[in-house]
Amino acid sequence: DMGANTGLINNVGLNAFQIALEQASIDPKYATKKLAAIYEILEPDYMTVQAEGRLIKLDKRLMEFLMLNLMMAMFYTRLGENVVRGGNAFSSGDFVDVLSHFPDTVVPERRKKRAYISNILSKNEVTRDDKYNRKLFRRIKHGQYIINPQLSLWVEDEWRSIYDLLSLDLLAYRLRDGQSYFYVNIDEHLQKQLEHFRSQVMALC
DNA sequence: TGTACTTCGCCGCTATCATG
DNA sequence: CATGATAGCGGCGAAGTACA
Repeated sequence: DMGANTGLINNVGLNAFQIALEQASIDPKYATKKLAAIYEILEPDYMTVQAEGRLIKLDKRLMEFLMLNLMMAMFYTRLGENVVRGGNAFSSGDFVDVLSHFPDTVVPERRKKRAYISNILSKNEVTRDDKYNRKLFRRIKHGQYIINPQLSLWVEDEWRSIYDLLSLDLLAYRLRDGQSYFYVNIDEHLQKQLEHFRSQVMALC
């Protein structure tokens, strides 16, 4: 309300809108009670991305807009957990879980269904031959997606490569337990899972 | 400049097929 | 059998057109 620049990002590459989404993805109570009001204030009108040298404007009314923001918002928390527990990435189920707590005024019921979410993921997968493919996601195995490593975002007046913006090093470094942060005690096996994931992503950059 | 009508691009959505 | 992937129909609204 006082004219703060909502486009600025924190030290791990998330803007205010994405921080709100991060909180909502962790805390169902926040999602149902607080999200709607803050969403309206912080949601940008669009975001500008670049894939394969093509400029893409993602309008806020597109599901792709929300999905990309959610993927960024869930990067350190849910993606971290998924990687650590079983070497997976994002699947449609992650979105179904998180969106189920969002009020209908923010996300209409039809957009919370698995089939619809899966459709958006598949339609925007880099290798998909589709006229309106925005190349936002990359499938690493059946049903498992990450943000397209070739993607660049226009953030704070410059182009930032997505995995330069988001820190792979800090992935799963902190997970939340209720309201508080704690550092995961990562044993050797989990450390290997993380390393494998990091090198897999780096190889695609 | 207004308005009524047509065309067309852009997806939303789901039926259906595929996969593990 | 549950979940993921895909095709493509149909709706909507913006843009175009025609005429007053």
